[in-house]
Amino acid sequence: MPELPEVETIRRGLDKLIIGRVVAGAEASNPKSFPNAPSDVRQFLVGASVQNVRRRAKVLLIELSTNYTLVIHLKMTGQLVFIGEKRFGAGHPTDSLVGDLPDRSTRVIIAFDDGSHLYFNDQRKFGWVRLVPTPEVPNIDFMKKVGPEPLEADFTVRQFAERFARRPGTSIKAALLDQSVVAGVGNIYADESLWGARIHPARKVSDIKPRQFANLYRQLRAVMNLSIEKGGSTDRNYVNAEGQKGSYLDFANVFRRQGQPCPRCGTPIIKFKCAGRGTHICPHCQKL
DNA sequence: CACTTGACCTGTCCGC
DNA sequence: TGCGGACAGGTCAAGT
Repeated sequence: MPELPEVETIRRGLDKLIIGRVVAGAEASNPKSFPNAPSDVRQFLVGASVQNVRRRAKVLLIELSTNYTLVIHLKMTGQLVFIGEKRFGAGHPTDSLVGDLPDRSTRVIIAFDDGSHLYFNDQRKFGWVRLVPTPEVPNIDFMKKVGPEPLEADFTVRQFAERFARRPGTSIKAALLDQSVVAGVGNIYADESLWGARIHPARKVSDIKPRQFANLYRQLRAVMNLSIEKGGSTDRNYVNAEGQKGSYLDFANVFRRQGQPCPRCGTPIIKFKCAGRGTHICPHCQKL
C-alpha cells in the first residue's frame, strides 16, 4: 500500500507526535510482524526514548536513545497510528479511517510511559517491525540494495537515467517498480509519472530516449511532491500517523480512473496488466 | 545471468 | 446475502 509519499507523510506525523516519548512496553500478537527476542525488547526498547524518525525508501526508522532503531516496513496494508493519552471513545477525528484501537488488524503495540500508544496495524501480515542496532541498519538486506532517493536535492536527471542501465531488457514500468533502480516508487506513482511523461509502461528501457528519461524524472518528482502535499493516496486503507486519509487520488490523472476521460485529450483511460500489476494509461497519449 | 512468476495473507467486490 | 474467483498500493524466492 504505502509508497514513498505515504511513508513520508507518516514520518512527518510521527516526528511531531513521538519525539522524546519514552517506551514503557511492547507487545506483538503476531510473531511474524515483530520477530525480535523478548530479551532484546526488554533490554533495548523498554525505557528507551525516541530520538529521531527517519525514512529510507518505503521504510520508517524510529531511532532510540539505546542506539537501537525500530525498522518498519508497511508493505501493502500496514498502518502506523499514534493515539495520545487524552483520547476517549467519543472523540474520533471526522476524517479518521480507524476506529478504536487495538482492533483485529493490530499486530504490534508500543506503549509510552505517558499513556499514549503507537499501533502497527496490518491486515495482510506482509509488513514487519524489527528492532535493529542503529549501526547495523544500513547492513540489512533491503537497505543494502535499495537505490537513491528520488526527491533528494542532489539527485540529478543524469543519475536517474543512468540507474536504468541496470535493467535494459525489462519494461520501463518494471524498472520503475524495482527498488534497486530508484527508491520508493510503487504502482500509483509509476502509472501517474508515466502518463505525465507520455510513455507507455510496457516500453522497453533500452528504447527510452534521453529526453524521455528527463521527462519521466520531472514527472516522478512532481507527482510525488504533490502527493506529499496532499497527505498521500488513500485507495483502501492507508492512513497517516493520526489515522487520517490522504487526498492525492482526487488529483490523480489515470490511477483507478479506467473509463474516465484523459485530462489531456479526452480519450477514455484503460486498465491492463503490465509488470504483473494493474496498470492505467491513456491509449492515445501513451503509445507502445 | 536477466527477467518473470508465484507466494506470502486477509478482505472485498463481482458474477453466478 | 451464498459461494467461487479475481484482485489489492510490496517484496522475495523460485522458476524459465
